[in-house]
Amino acid sequence: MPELPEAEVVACQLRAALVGAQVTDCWVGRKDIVREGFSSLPWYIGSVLQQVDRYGKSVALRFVKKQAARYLVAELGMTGLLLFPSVPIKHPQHVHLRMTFTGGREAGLRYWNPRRFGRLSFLDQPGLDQYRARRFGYDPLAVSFGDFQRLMTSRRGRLKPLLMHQQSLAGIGNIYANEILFRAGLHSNVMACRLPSTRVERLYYVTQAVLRSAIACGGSSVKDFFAPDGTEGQFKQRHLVYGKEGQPCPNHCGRTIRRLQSERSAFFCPRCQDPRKWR
DNA sequence: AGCTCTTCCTGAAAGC
DNA sequence: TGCTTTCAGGAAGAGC
Repeated sequence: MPELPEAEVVACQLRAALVGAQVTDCWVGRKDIVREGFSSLPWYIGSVLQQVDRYGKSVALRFVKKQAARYLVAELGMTGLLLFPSVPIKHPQHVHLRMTFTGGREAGLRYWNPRRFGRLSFLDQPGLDQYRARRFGYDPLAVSFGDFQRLMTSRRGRLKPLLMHQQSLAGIGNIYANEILFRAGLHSNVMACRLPSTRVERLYYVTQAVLRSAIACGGSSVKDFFAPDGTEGQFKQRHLVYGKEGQPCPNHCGRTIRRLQSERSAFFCPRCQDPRKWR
């Protein structure tokens, strides 16, 4: 499922293949996949893709036409993919957006999302600013240590929900939260504000290291993640705890990885992430 | 404020 | 084999 690293890989591929290309057609299959701006769809025809950004787990495409700019924001949700036309799609009835381009390396783009946890928004600049302000907190790869530390200490609450709280820190989902917490040696239920600063510091660097490493691997293809060109990410091979229930702890501490079903499938080592150490 | 529960949604996998 | 049930989970909203 797409989280920050997967969204980043998607954004990079779209940028490389389609920036500078002109939209020749834009089709949306069902109105309810659009969160905002459905009526502005015709505007996009004839516009040029100028820029591709990632906000949290979403991908934002900036189009320009004459002096005006508009955006298409695609929330990837659980199962959302942006795919180039050459990639075969197993369940084509779940393609909800088709854009065709001229003048790019690729001739088009499709938004495919079977479970439809995720929407499309067609926004002008103020609309995008509002959308961003409402939905996205700090980017984990751009946040300063000071801001990260303030985030941890100023909020009461448990660590894992905080890491996954998009309005605080945008882009981390269940898979990467589990991987980060294991590598930081922290249990999901510790109170974030009780962590000593040395632990916060370690968490900060581990978070960035895990996300950067995952981006370099092309993301994690756990269920059905494919990059726009159809390639799979390789970071799954470096997962240490996610999906490893019952397997020996990778730290060779002698315990096995456990899974808490009640907690959004928390995977952890009960010794290396002993919650009593930091409670 | 922050946690839990529910809803959305479909395909894959497990169960019978 | 083939049908039915369960599960997966990001985000929003309700209720506590």
